[in-house]
Amino acid sequence: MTKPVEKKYKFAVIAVDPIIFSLIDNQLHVLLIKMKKDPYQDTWAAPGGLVGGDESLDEAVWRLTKDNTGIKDPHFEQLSTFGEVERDPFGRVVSVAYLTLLNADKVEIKTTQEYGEIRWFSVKRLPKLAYDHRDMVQAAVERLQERLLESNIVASLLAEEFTLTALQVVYETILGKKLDKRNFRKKILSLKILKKTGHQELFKANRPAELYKFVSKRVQPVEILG
Amino acid sequence: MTKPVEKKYKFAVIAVDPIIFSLIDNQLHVLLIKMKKDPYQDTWAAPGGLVGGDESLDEAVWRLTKDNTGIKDPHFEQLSTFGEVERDPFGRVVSVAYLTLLNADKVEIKTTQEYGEIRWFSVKRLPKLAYDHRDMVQAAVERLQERLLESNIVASLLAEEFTLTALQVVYETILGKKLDKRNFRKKILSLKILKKTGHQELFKANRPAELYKFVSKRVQPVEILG
DNA sequence: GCAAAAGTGTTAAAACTACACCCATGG
DNA sequence: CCATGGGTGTAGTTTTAACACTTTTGC
Repeated sequence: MTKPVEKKYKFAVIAVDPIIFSLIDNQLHVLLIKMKKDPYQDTWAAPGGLVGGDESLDEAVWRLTKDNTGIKDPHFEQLSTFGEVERDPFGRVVSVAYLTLLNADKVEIKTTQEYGEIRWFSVKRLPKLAYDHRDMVQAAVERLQERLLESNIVASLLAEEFTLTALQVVYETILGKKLDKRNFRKKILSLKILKKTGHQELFKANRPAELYKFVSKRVQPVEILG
Repeated sequence: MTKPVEKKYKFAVIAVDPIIFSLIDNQLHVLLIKMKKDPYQDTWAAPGGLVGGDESLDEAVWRLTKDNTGIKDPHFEQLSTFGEVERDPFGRVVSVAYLTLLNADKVEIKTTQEYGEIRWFSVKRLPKLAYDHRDMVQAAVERLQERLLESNIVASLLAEEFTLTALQVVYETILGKKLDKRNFRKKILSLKILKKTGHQELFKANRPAELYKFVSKRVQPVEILG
């Protein structure tokens, strides 16, 4: 993800690192690539890379995400910038971490020549990560939990239509704690950010669940839970 | 604050920009320096600068703050990173903005050869600012308001001992709205982050006020107001 | 004794928490 | 008819919001 740079140099290299989350099997997962080059050969890392001279940070994170994973135009939020001197053994690289949450079923993960492998990992069972990417993932999980409570960021994770139970499970999984069913429903419906589709989830061995959708999938501030 | 860089270059220059707030005459002020060099000659800007090859971002913001303003080791929080391609007319400079709040009376602002002038400006009456520093100040004000509600960041602004009314005025000024005196006192005292010093503010033409101090001035999360 | 800011308590409304049973379907 | 998850209401508690008068001092 980086190229050699002289340490003494006053110029640095700017990287961006997308921390891409999804839920798989009711576990929060993060998308990582296996690096081919030394000294991190065969080590997993966020699918980031260097920022081009003629692109903004936002443009770079979209481009790299598309090139490295095939995922197009997710909603990114800037997380934090990592600038310890020794964070990259090749030289001075400052990296701006970004965060997104998306539906793993809706994206097809693409492998590239540059990276050997690309895979979702449960955040509870991360492999050894290159650079300070473990810190990045850690910080991203915490930020994601905060964002869950103050925005409708989950909208980008869920299918177009979903049951309230499915929504609750997402919250429980990411927050790592159980929520009360009745209180959750009362609260989320009072926010007027969902509407019934009129459809039902059928063909299951139980009472069919009402399907809901977000009034707007645009990520915006909402006080979700207190 | 920047040096010429070729645009095509893949390397960029990293800058840090401290957004330094204080309260003066019951108005939120930000510390700015007047630039000497083209193309921003005589334009005001945050007292930032370039990050050295052998220092972290955090180290750089402390060094530059000390060199440019004389202020030593304030509590900085990373705000956001600004990386639009054209944000600096000299070339590609990515800047990491930092935020701090301090007591203007306790620091002596130092002028340097490099910058013509250094001054506090009310955030309500900002001059024309260099680069995207107006956006930075704007973002910093919003973040500061959030931090006021979820941490004891005000501790770094106040004198060692202060009255509850003084504390309330700080909140009102930064948040830009009036608060109820009784409710404010009830809430802030219930948090157990203050303790009475036993001293009083005397020699005023009114009933003397009790003086309080923070149990810990270390900035840490606290749910202040809901 | 007057001006000025400090200090203090109650009530109503809203938000949150805990909790248990009936319902609609597939098999 | 049974197993499964869906759906619903209420009561107790806590938190917030609104609001006005008495106290202590300097002059």
